[in-house]
Amino acid sequence: VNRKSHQDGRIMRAPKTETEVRQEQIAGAAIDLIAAEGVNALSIAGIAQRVGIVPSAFYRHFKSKDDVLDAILDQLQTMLLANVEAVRKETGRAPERLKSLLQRHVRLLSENRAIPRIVFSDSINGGRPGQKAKVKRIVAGYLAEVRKIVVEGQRDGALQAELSPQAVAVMFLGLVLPTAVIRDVIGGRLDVDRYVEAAWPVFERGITPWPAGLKNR
Amino acid sequence: VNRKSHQDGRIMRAPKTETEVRQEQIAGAAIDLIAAEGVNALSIAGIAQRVGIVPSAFYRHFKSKDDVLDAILDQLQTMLLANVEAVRKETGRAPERLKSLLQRHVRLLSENRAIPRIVFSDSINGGRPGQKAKVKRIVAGYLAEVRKIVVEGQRDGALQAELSPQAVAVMFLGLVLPTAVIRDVIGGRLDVDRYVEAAWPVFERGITPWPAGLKNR
DNA sequence: TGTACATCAGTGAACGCGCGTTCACTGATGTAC
DNA sequence: TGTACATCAGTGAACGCGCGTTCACTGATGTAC
Repeated sequence: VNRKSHQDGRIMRAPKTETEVRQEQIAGAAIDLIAAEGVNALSIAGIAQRVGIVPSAFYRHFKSKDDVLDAILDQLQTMLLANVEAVRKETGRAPERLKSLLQRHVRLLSENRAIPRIVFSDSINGGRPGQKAKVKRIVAGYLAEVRKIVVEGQRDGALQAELSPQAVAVMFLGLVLPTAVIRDVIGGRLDVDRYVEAAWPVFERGITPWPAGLKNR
Repeated sequence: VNRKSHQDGRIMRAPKTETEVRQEQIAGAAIDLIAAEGVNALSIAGIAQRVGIVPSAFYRHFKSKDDVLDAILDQLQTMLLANVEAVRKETGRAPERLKSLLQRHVRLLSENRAIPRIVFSDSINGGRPGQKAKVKRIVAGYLAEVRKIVVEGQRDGALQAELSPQAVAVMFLGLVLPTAVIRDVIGGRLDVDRYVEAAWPVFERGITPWPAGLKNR
């Protein structure tokens, strides 16, 4: 949606558009930019170009660059929590729920590469203190939800009772993180779905109860 | 080692120091800065202040800011490979080796917070193309070493033969990543040693052979 | 139906700031004689 | 032992660039009358 010029070469003025629409376009463009090149590469000029307006027009719709980031963070949180909600509504015991959450989460991160980029971004850590806190809260909240599923599973015997729920929750995140981080490193060599199918059974075997007599190996 | 002033308040000139020494001081200061505030916060002014010289003096010892980053990357690679080497020299079968590597790796990342900050940095991804490639090579090399241990373990029956070595290696990294990433998120609440003690058995149970008859759960 | 006016998004020029880098100069240290 | 000179790290001023942000102005759209 770049700025176009007429056949005669004159530059077209961007069509006047409602602020509400522009805000969504801007947030979308920002997310695309972050996904493609990281939070560092996010610039007002880059956003404006993608939306098809002039940089200064940006300020008709957002108060500042940080305001867009805030809006994006809200979107991320919504997406992450939607996954948790969906899984919670599914019937099934803890292991099935965790596997379902893993699949959704991995897919979410692989389709929205802006999410890991933002979570790992040191730009955000160095930015507004409130922003860093917001990211923290999002991840901590997600972690708490996973922990909750683990505790439920331990109560009804579907998961091993001796394990620390926190440790299991952190390990669960550890199943997801590499798909987002290592992807760049090893190029296209990591098929996410295949990875989940290979990794999940290993994790499941580790967290479900094991037969008596094997406890001390 | 900030710049000092005499009692009478006059500013002292930094003592003339061999370039070789200064280069180490500068690299050290840069690593400290990255560990504390991330790659984004790395500035010539910040380095100079920590070393106790004036920003422009930096250029007596390095050609550019990128050159320091290159030097740091070399140091990181050395540290990571040292761990792999050490583990390789230890006797023991694959599971013991992996646990040892996990402990070393977790400790390394928790003591050198600059490492994860650099690996996850989008600043580096947006910088020199060669730098991104260098990071990729480091991580890919590490991954290859882990894979090698896994394959050996599968050959002598200490690890389950059906598992994809690549998937196991990626999962292994997944055990380590959260300790580096989630630490900020949950504050001091994650005791790394305790996490390893809790997470390792789960992982081990998943990758070692399991009794016949349990294969299909 | 037509005219005057208010609203508000779009525009280009300009500002200010941070920051990497350059440069001419200083002054300490070591070496040649 | 003393003097002249080369070397090289330290210094402050200045430059240039990118980039977020501001501002006065433009012009399209909708509304009141």
